[in-house]
Amino acid sequence: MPSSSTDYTPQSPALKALMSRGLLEQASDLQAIDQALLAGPVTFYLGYDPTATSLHVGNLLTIMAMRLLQSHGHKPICVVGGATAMVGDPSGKTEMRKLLSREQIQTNSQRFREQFARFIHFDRGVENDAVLLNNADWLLPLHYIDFLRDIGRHFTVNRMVAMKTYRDRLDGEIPLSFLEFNYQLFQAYDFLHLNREYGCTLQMGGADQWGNMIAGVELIRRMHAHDDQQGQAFCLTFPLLTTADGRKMGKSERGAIWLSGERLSPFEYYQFWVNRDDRDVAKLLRIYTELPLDEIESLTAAEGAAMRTATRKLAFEATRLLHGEEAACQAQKASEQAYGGGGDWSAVPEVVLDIAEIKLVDLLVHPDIQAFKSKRATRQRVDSGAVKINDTPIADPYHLVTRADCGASGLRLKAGKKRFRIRLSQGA
RNA sequence: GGAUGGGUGCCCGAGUUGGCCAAAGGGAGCGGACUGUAAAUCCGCCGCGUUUCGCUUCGAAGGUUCGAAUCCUUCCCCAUCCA
Repeated sequence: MPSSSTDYTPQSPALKALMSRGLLEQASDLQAIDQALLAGPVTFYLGYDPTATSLHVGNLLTIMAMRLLQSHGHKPICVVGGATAMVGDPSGKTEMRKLLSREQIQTNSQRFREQFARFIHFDRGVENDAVLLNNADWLLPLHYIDFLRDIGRHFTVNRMVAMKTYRDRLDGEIPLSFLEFNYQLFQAYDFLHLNREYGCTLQMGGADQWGNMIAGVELIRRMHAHDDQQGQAFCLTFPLLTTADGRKMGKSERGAIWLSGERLSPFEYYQFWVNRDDRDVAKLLRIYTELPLDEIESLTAAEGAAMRTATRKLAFEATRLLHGEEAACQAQKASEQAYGGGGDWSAVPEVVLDIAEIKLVDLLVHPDIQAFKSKRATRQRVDSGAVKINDTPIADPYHLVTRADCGASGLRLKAGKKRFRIRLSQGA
């Protein structure tokens, strides 16, 4: 039975930290986990879906948790769900099954690894270096009959059906495909495999993973029912983060907040954090920064406009962790000067266009700019005064922009909240 | 395989006695005002196009009609029940 995280006082520094940072939702056996973490280095794992080319802020909470545990001497395994991605996750409703090639998964995994490496170490040559694995390596070679005989026998449908994730589906008469039903076995098998090959005893994941993770815990226990020394396995879940206005954290409609600097510049990343709701800042500081708790408390004790200090700290620290000190400083400086009215555009990347002159609408819709999504929308935005060139509002969508508008540092184009620095270079 | 109910714009969801439908309403998003680069609130936009008009949309393809998201045919997909 899941232990509640509220009424237990942890002994191990790792669990203590995890709990005080607000990273723990529920755990299979909190005391035993605590003991294990106290007794010595624990190898733990988290799974990631490699269907995207970059991780995003939604994944960041789990990465911070890995970082925290690793800093306490424990060993992370990042498992990329190559096999599962090859089948396609059926839980998304209208989601087409994306069949990814091995190469794509390979590339994505590589990218993930680079991003993980910002937060956890892989190659330090020490015991608790993190490891990145692909579950396709052990899931794909499985034979159905063997799998059923060796693994399937340890699962009873009765029990699976009793689990909340499945029961909700059944009670709600929401179709549950056999494939989906099997996911639990695969994930449980992952855990078993890691337990055998790497001595992994702890799985962590989002709250929605609970059923799958507990299945792994039980599988390991059953497989080792007769040897006394083995069979220790645990899982714990992280809270599902929502914003103060009740939405899921990190994924705006407009696009995910990518960790990849290529997909989202440090400046934009900083902007994401600095624009958080006041009510969320304390929680976010605990999770996404490593500031001491008492500092966080005093920072967020402020009210009103003074909250900006805390929010700015959050943005800076979060950006620093991902993109480094220098980039964070730059982003902060650019952000403050830009929005504070100063006008330092130096952090805004310069876009060079091989054009001598261009109409404003066309410029705003240009593939390299894409300030708005269509000319029609652009015209409307221009009408409502959303566009400024070199700090001068332009109301005419067909205003001709020429090289004369480019100063020494280029043309400063402001389109709503977005800003661009543009240089028009004469056509060849 | 059989029966029934469905497939509407980013999402949810009206609309099916054919025109007043580029399609109600809500959410998200975007722009503006107000602010603290926040929240709340208010205003505007929210298919595309230099636009008192034109073009392309309501699962797909055909058809009926002066005119179809709305009617007919075939097909595809989804859900529920039966086998």
